[in-house]
Amino acid sequence: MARTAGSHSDITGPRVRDAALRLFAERGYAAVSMRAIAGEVGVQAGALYNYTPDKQSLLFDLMEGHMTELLGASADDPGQSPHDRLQDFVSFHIAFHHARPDAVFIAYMELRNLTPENFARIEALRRRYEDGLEAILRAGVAQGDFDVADTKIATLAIIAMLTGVNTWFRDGGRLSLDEVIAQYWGMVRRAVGAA
Amino acid sequence: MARTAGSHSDITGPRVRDAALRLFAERGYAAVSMRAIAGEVGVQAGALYNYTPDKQSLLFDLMEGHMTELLGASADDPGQSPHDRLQDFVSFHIAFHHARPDAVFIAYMELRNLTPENFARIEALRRRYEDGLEAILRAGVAQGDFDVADTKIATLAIIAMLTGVNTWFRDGGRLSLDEVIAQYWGMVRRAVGAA
DNA sequence: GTCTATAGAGTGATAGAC
DNA sequence: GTCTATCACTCTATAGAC
Repeated sequence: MARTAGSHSDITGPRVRDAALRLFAERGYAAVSMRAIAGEVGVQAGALYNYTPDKQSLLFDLMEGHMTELLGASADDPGQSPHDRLQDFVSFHIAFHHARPDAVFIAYMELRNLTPENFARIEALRRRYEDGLEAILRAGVAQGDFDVADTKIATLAIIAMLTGVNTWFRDGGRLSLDEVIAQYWGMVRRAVGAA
Repeated sequence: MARTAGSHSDITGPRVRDAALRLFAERGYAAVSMRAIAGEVGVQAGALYNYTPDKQSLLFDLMEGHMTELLGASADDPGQSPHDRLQDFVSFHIAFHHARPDAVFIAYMELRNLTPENFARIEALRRRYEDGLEAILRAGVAQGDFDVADTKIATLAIIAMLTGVNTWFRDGGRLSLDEVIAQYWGMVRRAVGAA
């Protein structure tokens, strides 16, 4: 990783974000210094400020990027049956979160380190994602496919259950990710009273 | 809270723990200084070291106390039916966690700020709690009361789902805690295929 | 048991040379 | 665009007076 002084902005920028993502996930935002991020990238601390106005913006940009990607990748098709839409959601949620454990961890753990303004913006994105699942549950109840007493509670319960996979699942373990997805889908399907 | 110099050890000790619990939950371990804890208690920072050898021990003692209390309070009766034992577990878990949100939050969020030795001890306690639920599920499967493909996965899924209540439930909201417990029990009951 | 004072290290962010 | 140097604090933990 030897580097001479000079122009590297096009590669240094992403490397700063990657290093911050990894270190924030590993040690927590408050415990990571700008010097530590710089060391990971291979520059001095002062150089980071060419890529972010401050540490807070670095955190916010990572979280906003993750949430935007999450919303963009979740493709719900209201033309399908609620049953199929819910199955797709379960499969998507587990697979998407499994593919980016650091970003997921930060999005859940570092909310309190956002300024109030930044917190409100991330919360709004998270809420939009929840609303997507609740719409599926409501459609299923309306069509008589699901038996759910309170769609809001069921939404939160299902998301908490699915996100929990990230805390224990590791590739190469007893079960493949597809097997895990199948098992969670089985539990979700029955929890909502789907046929 | 006026106080003169002198002997207050019997009340200051618990106050240090209470202040640390509250502040760690609110801002995170790494973001809370010993001065902040001392300020909350009404003493100078140096005085805290009469009650804890260092900041790390303060965190560990809070987490170990919480986990020990959790294990002591969960009273499973293997003489009951698996159905009743599971219902009791759901009810107990939600109510116990609701009663001490700060300790629960710390127990989940600050694991990475423990030294490796302390982490291993807390993990062992958490594992014992999980094993309690898994024993119930296995008994239910053995007796033909439950239909669960993998009791370990179901254990983790149920605990994640139930613990999630703490992230959104607030007293005085749309639903009472008893109503929430009833709804979660309905979802858990169906997820494990109980009659 | 609590105080003040301090050691020794680390913090985020900026200025100006190259 | 990156460097070095630095400002102005803050941090944990300890020593010794009272």
